[in-house]
Amino acid sequence: MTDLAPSRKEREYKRRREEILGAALSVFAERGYYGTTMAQISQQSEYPLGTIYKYFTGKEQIFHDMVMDRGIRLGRLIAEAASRKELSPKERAYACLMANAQFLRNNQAFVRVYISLRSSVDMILAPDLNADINRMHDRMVAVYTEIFQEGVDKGEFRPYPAEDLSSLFYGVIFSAIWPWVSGSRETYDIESWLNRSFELLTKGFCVSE
Amino acid sequence: MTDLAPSRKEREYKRRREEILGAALSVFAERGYYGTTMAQISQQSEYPLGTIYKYFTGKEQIFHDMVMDRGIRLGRLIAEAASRKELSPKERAYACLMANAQFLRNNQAFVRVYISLRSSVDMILAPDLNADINRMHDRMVAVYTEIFQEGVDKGEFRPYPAEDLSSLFYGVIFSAIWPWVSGSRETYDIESWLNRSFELLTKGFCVSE
Amino acid sequence: MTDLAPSRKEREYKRRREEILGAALSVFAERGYYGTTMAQISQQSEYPLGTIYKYFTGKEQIFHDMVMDRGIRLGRLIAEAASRKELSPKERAYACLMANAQFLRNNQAFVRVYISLRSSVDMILAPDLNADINRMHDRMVAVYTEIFQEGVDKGEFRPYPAEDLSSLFYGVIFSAIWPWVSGSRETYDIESWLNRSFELLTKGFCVSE
Amino acid sequence: MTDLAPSRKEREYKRRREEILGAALSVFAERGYYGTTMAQISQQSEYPLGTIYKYFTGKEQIFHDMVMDRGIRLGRLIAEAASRKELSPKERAYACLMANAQFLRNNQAFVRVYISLRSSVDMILAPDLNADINRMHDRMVAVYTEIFQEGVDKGEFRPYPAEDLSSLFYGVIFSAIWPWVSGSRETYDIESWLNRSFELLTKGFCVSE
DNA sequence: AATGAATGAGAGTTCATTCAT
DNA sequence: AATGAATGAACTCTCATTCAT
Repeated sequence: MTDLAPSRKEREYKRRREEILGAALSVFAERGYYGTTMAQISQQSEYPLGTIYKYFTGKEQIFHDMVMDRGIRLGRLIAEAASRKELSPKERAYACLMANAQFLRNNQAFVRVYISLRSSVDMILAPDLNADINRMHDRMVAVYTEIFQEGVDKGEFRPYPAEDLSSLFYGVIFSAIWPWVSGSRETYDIESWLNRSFELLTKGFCVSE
Repeated sequence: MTDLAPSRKEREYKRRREEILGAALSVFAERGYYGTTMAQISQQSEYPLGTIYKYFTGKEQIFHDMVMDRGIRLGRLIAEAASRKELSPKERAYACLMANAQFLRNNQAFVRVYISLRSSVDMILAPDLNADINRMHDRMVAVYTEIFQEGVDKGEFRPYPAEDLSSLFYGVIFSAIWPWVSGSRETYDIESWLNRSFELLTKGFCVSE
Repeated sequence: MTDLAPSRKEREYKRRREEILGAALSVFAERGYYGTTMAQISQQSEYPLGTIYKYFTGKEQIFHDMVMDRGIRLGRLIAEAASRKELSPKERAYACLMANAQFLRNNQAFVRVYISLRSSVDMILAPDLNADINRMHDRMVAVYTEIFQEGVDKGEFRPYPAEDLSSLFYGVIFSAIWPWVSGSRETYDIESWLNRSFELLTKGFCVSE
Repeated sequence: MTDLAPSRKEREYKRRREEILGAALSVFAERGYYGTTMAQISQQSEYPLGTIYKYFTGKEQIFHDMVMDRGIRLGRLIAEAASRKELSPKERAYACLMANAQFLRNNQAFVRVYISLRSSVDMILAPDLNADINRMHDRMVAVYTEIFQEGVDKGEFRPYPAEDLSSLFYGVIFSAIWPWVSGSRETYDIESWLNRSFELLTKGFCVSE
């Protein structure tokens, strides 16, 4: 019982931290990094400004932590799908795609912000924070590369460099996200879209071959 | 003689405008939209701050005009490639890709900025300026869609919605640009990358199928 | 027994109070008044923030009390030296100087802070707290004035206003402290310096006269 | 005539810069460095905040520049007095003291701020700015040291290290400034005070010796 | 007409003090 | 009684835009 006492506080701390991150995400998604002010995060989260600075060292940190938090969740989902050794490489690639789809559907706001960050030319974050996120990103891509490498080795995929295959694959996922990011189509069925894209990607555009 | 005088002035005006846009692009590409100050554009272009405001209503307008200017050039190249009616749909899609590749190689800075803008969640621009750019973008995608529609109709491409095919195609282009945007690989042969990607996309990833 | 209980508490209270003051001094000496935060004092003293506010009304009070505490100790040493009636005025002035030297050597940190305070133009403290410290300072100078007055009366010192003599004397002490305050010479033998200064001050710079 | 045109602008710039420095000095003298806000300097100088940042990079720079500006003037006065080679060392030391006195009387506010800075324990300024001021200070002390060295060499002063003599001398000047710094005596005749102090310092406190 | 110095609203961040636990 | 998380006013500094010259 007593050993749970510190845990209560800890849980409280974590809960508040996540509440702030959630509020921050919603503001970032709506206004972008530069369009978001600390005052807005404070207002959205209903935590006073000073309190927010108790949980994070600044705006950069909030952004970084929010991205890492969501990114790690996504990474877990993908890693999980990729580790189902009973499946063939192709099936695993598909499973990853579906894991992605599920996450994307449930974290639309985050995806918008993440893509915005990844493709931004602005040096939004301090180098070390940026490096953190890049590492996470690379780890995610590496999962795909591994799958494709195995597929190539087994003769299931065409003999291209695995990095190229995974890059292309990643591009497809990206193009699926695009409608959200650009705001052109607020709601559309990402799962069926990725489904079709996957089929196309495996069989190819052209009929004859 | 007299009727040429205004033309000279006009040309002079246009030249200066483009000089400013070129300077702005180089600063935007290096610093991002928010990292760029009007003073920097003034310095880079060697035009006084006040003068710049004679040519553009503000920072937003400069960004908008610069993007439109480059975008229209790219659109022309693609439209040109797409209009070579002597080629098959597949060949035309390939020609468009190569037109893209050429432009991308020669306008690396713009591409970085463009992608940054396109995928940015930030409300960088006023709605009407943004709509302008979106229209241009849609026109570009429409060219691809048209090609794919024809390919599907002719039975050359698999019977998927043409929009899906062009979206996917666009995703591939995107994945080719990525290394520049993310700064991971400063120099690499984009043409051969797109070449291989095209082959993959037409034949598909998988061997047997 | 019972009458000692409150005394124990009292002693405990005093001990803690002094522990906080000591910690505060070390932080003030390193960081200056404005550079010091209450959190740092809390950390250095290992007393919780809330507890510190039980002992002092605020940052100002801590500073004031710390200065007074050390100042009173110095005042006692000087008064003691000054009260050795068996000595001549000159010898007593010398004794005071040496008492000063000893204290200065053992309370370098305090001296830095004190000088900083005394010569600061900043309205660090509320008027009443400042007045307190000024009174203490004046009392210290008064001891010197008394000695010099007696020396003048006895014909041992030149017939100048005693206040002038003690001011000058004080200036010399100050110039001895300077190297510490300004940080130019971390370690040097203050006693021998004051020794020579005293000799110079009594005999004068010039040879012939 | 035309070559004076840029000079007009330059003079205007300089005039404004000095106006700001003057306003800053008066606020610093009253409130101290930390007690002074940029808004107050803006208000006192009647220049808008943004304008002040056109002339100075920040609060630190203003302080540094103001101190350097006044300090250099003082340095010039002292150097001038010290360079009167027709005078004996003692006479030159006296001349320096009087130069000091004159400056001090006319720049009471600066002196308060300067002493406050010199004896402050706070790291008010960035290291390089601080070093600048320290160098200036050292140059000033060096002038005295030179005089005393010559006096010792000529047998006019007692054979003590010249640095000690100038330190002591400096202490005397300090003790003269004290009443202003501590605010104890707003108005008093600093010249006659330094006069008497000088006499005392040359002859010594004691009668017989 | 051409300029660039002047402007000031608004940004991120700190920290002495309080008070619910 | 003892604590330290919570608070928000106040700070320094930036920069798109204007307008007197």
